[in-house]
Amino acid sequence: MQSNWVEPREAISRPRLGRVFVLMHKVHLEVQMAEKIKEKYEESKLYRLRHSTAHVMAEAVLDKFPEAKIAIGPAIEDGFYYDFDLPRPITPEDLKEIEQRMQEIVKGKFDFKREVVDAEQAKELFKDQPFKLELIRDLEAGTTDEHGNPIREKPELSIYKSDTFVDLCRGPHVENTAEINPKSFKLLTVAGAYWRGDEKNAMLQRIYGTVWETPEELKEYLRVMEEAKKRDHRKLGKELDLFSSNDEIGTGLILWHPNGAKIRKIMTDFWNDEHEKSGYDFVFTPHIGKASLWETSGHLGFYKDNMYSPIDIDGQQYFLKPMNCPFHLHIYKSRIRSYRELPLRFAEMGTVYRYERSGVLHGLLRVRGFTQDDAHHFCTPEQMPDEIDFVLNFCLHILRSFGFTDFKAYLGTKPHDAIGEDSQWAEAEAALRASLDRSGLDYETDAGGGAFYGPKIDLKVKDAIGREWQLSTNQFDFNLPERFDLTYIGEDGQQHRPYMVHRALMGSMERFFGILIEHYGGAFPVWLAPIQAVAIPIADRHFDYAKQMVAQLKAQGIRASLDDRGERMNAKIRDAQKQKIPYMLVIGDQEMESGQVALRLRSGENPGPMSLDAFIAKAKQDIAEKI
RNA sequence: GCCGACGUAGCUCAAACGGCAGAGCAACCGCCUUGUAAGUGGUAGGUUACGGGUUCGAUUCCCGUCGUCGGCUCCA
Repeated sequence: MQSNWVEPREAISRPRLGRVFVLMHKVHLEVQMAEKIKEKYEESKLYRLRHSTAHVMAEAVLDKFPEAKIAIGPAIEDGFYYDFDLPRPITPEDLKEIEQRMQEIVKGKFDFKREVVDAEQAKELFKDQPFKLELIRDLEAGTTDEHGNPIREKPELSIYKSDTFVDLCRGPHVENTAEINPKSFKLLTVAGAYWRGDEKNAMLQRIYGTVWETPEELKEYLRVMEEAKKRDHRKLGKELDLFSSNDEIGTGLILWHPNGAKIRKIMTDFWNDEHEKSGYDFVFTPHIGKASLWETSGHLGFYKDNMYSPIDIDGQQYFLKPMNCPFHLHIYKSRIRSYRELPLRFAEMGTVYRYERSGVLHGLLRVRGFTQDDAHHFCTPEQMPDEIDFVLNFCLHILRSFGFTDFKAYLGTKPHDAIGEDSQWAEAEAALRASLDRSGLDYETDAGGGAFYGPKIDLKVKDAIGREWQLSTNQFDFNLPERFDLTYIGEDGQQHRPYMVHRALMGSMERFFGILIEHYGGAFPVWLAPIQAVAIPIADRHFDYAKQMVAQLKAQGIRASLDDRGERMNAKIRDAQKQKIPYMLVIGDQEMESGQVALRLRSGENPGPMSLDAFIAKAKQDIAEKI
């Protein structure tokens, strides 16, 4: 069933037309899709199919565990789930049995029959189902939906019956279980989930499954899942020797190995150059600051849960910084500012530390220490629209340079616990919205998704296999300038309060790198590749010549290395392929005689022999074009 | 943090029911001198995450700690 009184968030988060892909990894898209798309998915055959398969699964689970208490079971992107309170943990064997039972049920060709009931009937029907009773009570009162989200009006209560299973459910469903192809669904995993998503509530067992209209689509879905696994940055990070983390150092803390660090340096150099060209000033700030700083900034009031315990220094409390902003504000404040020097843009690769609960850590994507490509803009109120426009455009420029082409923006509005007046929020939100409208970007509103000090525009990108990732964040802030009493002297000779924008384009070096790895599947474009070319001499007698070639490439700024192991050429090529090195330069008797190199690309293409100069020209062009 | 699964050599994985811990790859030492994804022989490599317990005996069973994975909740 489901729940279905109000759309489950997951179900509407990312429906896709055509090839749908599950979002693996912990990138949660807490966003509502545009109304029309939402309706499309919810009205689609696939949605009904998934919802109905969830019912079939619940029936199979109840067959196996008659004492099971059922919670909710919505269709979600790429599949469905159902939550249960069960007498014991589900095992993979159970999953298999349940799946088999589902196949039998489906073949029984049972109709899904809808009935409208009143609250009393519903309560009687589900008298042994405490979760359902709770839902009925809330729905009857017209207060909250199955996820605990407030609802506007009392919905009509309906139930759906199929075979022996009856569920409180809004529907819709397919007409008959015969519409579910027994070969096009699969149960995937079991996971814990809190009743109504609240960690104060009971932990239930959630079974995830996927279902498609045809077995071919299921197969394709599973294939894409496999493809995503191959791109997993944690796996590639190991294979390509990019980074690691280590028990003894601490969880969520990243070691960048030489290969990864090389890429980070290239990213940072590029970032520095672009910022320099675009009117930023660079600053550097410390990693800790006194408690009073964080009191002033509001972090100890609003962000304490994410901050580490204080360090005692000479009887004073210092905190490891979770953000860079207070330091940048103090640089602004270090002297009197004139309107003539605004806008000011302070940029810093600032390393911050945030407490993250152990269960949420994930490779490079969620860590406890990370470096933000941070900057703070200070400007006059009149300059604000231009500053936001500038930031958005600059942001797109940077992201495009790293090969992302598909963007979506999210406007995060005032959260529950926020500082600042409603009128300020409204004004700032309007300014951001206006800028988004001017940008032509596809965007939607994420209600309550702002930072505690102001609304924000987040940018998400779609990667090479269609997954969305959050990267950039641009946050308006009218609070910190006030808290730190920032001023500038205006044209009128009077003191005025500047506006401020926080922004991170790549977000964090760690997360951005993780996403880049997955986007490219480890085959970085030439400008980023830690090793761009490897010389592969065929026999020992070619070593000296190969060494010369490598030296010449290095002199031209190309990152080249020599594979002088006593292996056969085939083995060297294989290893270079596995390392995803863009260019392989095979060097044998023919090349030595003609003074050439034989180029092979990691794509398997084999352009063949060419002069070193010709190769250098090609490599330089690829590097310049960032391909 | 919570629910569940898991932790064996640098990596990927084996080792009914408790009975001396094994393979491939990588590494190292040789031989081969090679034409577009693995030539070949040998050597070395482990307090089975850590700490307790049960047992004549624990990789195996029990408890705890740490960590990893899949989710929940939360986020750059």
